[in-house]
Amino acid sequence: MSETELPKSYEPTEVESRWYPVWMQRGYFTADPLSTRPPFSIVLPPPNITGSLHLGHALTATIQDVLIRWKRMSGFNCLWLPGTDHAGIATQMVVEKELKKSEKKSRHDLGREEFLRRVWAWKEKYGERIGEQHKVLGASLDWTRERFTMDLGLSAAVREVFVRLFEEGLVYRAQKLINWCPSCLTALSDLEVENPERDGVMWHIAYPVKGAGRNLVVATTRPETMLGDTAVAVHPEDPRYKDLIGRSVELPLTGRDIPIIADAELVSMEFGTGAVKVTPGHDFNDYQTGLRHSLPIVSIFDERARANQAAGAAYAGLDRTEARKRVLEDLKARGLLLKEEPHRLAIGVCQRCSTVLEPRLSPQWFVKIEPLARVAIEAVEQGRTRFIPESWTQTYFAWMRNIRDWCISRQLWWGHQIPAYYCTRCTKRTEAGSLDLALGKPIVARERPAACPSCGGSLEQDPDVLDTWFSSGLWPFSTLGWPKQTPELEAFYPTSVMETGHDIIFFWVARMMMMGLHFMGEVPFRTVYLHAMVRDEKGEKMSKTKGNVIDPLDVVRGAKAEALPPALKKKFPQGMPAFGADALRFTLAALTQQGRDIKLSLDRVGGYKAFGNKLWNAARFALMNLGDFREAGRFVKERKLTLADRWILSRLDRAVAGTREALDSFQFSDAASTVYQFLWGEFCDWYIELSKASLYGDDPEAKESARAVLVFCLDRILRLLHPFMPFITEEIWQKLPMQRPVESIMVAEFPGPDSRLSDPEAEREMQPVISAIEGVRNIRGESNLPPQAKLEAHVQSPSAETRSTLEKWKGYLLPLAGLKAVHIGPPGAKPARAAAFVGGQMEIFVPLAGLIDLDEERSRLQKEISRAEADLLAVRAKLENPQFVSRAPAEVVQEARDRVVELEARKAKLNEHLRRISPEGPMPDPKRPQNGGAPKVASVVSTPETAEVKIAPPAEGSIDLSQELEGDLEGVRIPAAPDPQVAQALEKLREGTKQGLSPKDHYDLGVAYMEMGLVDDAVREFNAAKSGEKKAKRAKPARAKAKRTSSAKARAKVKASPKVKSSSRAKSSGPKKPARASVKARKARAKPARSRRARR
RNA sequence: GGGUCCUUAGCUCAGUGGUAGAGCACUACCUUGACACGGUAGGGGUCAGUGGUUCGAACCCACUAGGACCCA
Repeated sequence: MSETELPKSYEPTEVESRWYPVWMQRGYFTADPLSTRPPFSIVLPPPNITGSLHLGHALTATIQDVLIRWKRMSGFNCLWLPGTDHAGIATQMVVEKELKKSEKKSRHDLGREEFLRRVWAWKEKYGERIGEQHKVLGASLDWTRERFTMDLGLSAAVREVFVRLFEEGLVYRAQKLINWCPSCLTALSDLEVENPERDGVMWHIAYPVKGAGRNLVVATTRPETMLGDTAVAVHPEDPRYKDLIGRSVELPLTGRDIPIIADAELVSMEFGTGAVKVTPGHDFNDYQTGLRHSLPIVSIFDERARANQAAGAAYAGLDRTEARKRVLEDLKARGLLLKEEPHRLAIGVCQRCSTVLEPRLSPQWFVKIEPLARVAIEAVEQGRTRFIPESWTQTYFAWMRNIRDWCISRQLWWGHQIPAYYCTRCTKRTEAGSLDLALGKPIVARERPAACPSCGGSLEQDPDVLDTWFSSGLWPFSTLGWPKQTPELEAFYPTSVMETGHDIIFFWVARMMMMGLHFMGEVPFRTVYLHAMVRDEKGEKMSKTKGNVIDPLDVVRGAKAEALPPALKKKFPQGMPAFGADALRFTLAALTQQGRDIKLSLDRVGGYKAFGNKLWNAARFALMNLGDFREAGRFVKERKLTLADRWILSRLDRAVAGTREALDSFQFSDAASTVYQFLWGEFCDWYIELSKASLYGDDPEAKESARAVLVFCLDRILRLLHPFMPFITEEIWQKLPMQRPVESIMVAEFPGPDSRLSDPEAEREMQPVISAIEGVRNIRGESNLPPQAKLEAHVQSPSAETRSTLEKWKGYLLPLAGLKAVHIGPPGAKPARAAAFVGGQMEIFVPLAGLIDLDEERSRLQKEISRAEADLLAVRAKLENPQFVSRAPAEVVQEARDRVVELEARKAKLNEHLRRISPEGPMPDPKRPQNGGAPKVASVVSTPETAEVKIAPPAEGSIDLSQELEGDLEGVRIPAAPDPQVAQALEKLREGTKQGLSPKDHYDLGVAYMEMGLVDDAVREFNAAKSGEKKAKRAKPARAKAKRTSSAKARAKVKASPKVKSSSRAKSSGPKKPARASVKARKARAKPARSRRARR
């Protein structure tokens, strides 16, 4: 393959394998902290090392790479810092699981040190894999600055933060009720708790009131916790129980007496029985109540949620569920269980393992959050950090304002061990002989002290580790070298954008805000862009159990059927094709406009792969037609340009401006679609086609300018597209025969608006050319004329300018509209029996005699008329409303008036055309009775842009059909009308059944009709012949080709037939759908051709 | 219980007072010398419902119905 050639088909896998190593080796990804260019920095949200990347990560990588590549190309000094997160609980769990599977051992079998060694090995493996995946996606990350949350430097930062916060009183140790997972055996923060709704039961239990001879009935969903009750609460205003307040009940099954207290906060009179058992040791609300009333706290469960001695000897050792069963049985036996009813309740479960949590009183480390949160709220209030989409701001505030102290200690092995130490001598010991850390006084220090400062005794480090998010919260500055004052920190903090999923706004974003502000004195990022969650095409969450997980690498590189999860195997029984990273990235970028869920459909990815193919082939076309052209630094506009050249350059300028504007406002999907529309809908659909005249023509100057424009446009398109599709753009860019100021598109300049390209005059001039081409195509498509048939068109326009433009650019019109000739003139004599297209500035006629069924054309015109009528009705209604005329802005009223004029003209013209091809002369207009023959409609034309209205003299408006036809049909041989006898015979033939006729019979009959000048009958027979063929084709596909040929022959025959008068017999040719007008068509016709449609 | 948001074409979504849009899917015709991962044309919408504000509502307000998510 030479330097300026492209292979015939686009193979993403092949293209994408090449460039990443080149970019990396040239150091394009590496940031320079000492650069004088403006900085732009993003820290990659560190993926967990638990496994490989999913599509959410791919979305993250795509959006950030788009930003980074765009900014890098725009001259910024960019840092995109990669890294991974140790993900405490999650990683410890997967490694434990693997250990159990492969070696049938628990972490305790290995011991802490050996287990941690295994986790590190895991980290090496998966950390590397994550890196590879990012490279496959094309992410231009600065690998020289890759970080891991447990690196030495980052660990030092964690200790520094912990110690400083401790010194400031913002980290403290306390015995509090916390969320405890009896399966993971660790404390959790409030955020790590999920609250799904479950079906439960509400039990009513009678507590005998001491010395009152009556019972107090409490309602509860957790009867087993009654063993730890320390009070019963009622509402102070509740008349049912008011008299019992201050007395006590005998707690069944325990023999303990507990007080009846009044608490308006805990108790709702309407709910349950209005009496609530209070278990401060096992319920958060009860815990608060206990604090308010100084109640004792009884913990009746151990760390695995088994009942302990405090629950009573009868229950000790029982699991939670067993304890519940036993308690209920015992209560029943005593007649104290009065009622049970189904009840739906939200229940706290572990985010990781879904085990029902057990609130547990235990000594833990906490961060006092209020002072940190206050500052973080202020920063957003002051606009120092803004959220995109903005709606997240409220969510952020709401959470921040209700935040509770953060429990940061975890009873795990994998993580940052808490830098707190206990003296083995000063600290009391438990019965088991270990240090009782709940009572011990921690010594907090950056580095392990040699000995106890008070007694000189040896020290033992707190065995707990910190919440993973504690270290993640430091990510924007710990990765840049903090607490050291590094050039990176100086250059890149605050980071420019934090881009991550909205699911971790509290976990991560909020905590980075607090930590960043506290330790750096400035927000960690200027903008927070929160993206949606990636789901499958049905909107369902991707999960292994559902089998709908899509691996981004499979999408990029393809996968064999057997390697796919079930849902995908069904969709791709032959295996999944390789869509390529470029297509996946473009898809993800295009989907960012969606709300809180992104539904990823692989069909869509396929569509964008086709877009890549389109780009590839557009470039291939250009390269094939460049000859020995080489762009030698001469600015494209200095050449002698054709209208098409000037037009596409002007359109390009708009596309550039649109793309930049979209990127500036984080509208990735708008940016992507702007480039898409321009490349496909304008550059390929119009310019490439228009340029062929120059490229294949004899004018060397035009040829050269077309080549220059092709290269110029492609260069800009590729650069615009590069942030989205880095690989294919580099591949093609390298082939363009032009001077490249830099070696890679990655570091080429991102296109900017260029006023020299903007050419509204060219766009204006192009407009009628496009309209005319589309008009003819519309006739062709609607009339089912084959693309090969070269037509003759008559274009009539009242505007001399339009006429001269079209005359001048006939060369564009003929090939693109498939014409053999075009006649351009002012409104006047219309060709007979012609299909007509009524546009804003022109009417187009294509003589159809012998080409198509005129019934088709009539029904098409009827349809158009109905549409115009419906529109007219709506606008007239508006104008008939005096309020509208008097109150609406003048220009709006004028617009409506203009539109009435335009629509009336349009309708009149359509009616006129209908009448002209009607076999029975003028069609009566049921809504507007006509006085006399032809409608007295002026030849009125208004263009949408100028709303220019010209009223022609009435004489010109009324049409003498016979006179016109005479002129049109001059020189055409008209067969004499069939004599009455023949007509009668024909009539009989028509009425007679034609069942059993073969397509060939129909065809022959058609030819016979044709020869007699009975076009309608002939066409009907040709159609019958054709539909007969179709049936045959369906039955015998092998014969299809031969039959098609005969059908084409039939058409050719029709075409060759002389123009003739229609048969005397006319079918009613009313529209198929008379009343309803398509609003789409309405709009389409009212708008300039260019914007009418865009595709794929 | 509190909060945020959604309901527009078959599907996925834009559109935030003045003529309803895109992509995909669909239909017809077409292997025309960049591309069938293609071309040309076409069909398809009571903008969830009700009421209000307004000359005018997909858009603003209220309510109703359905749905999603977050927090307690």
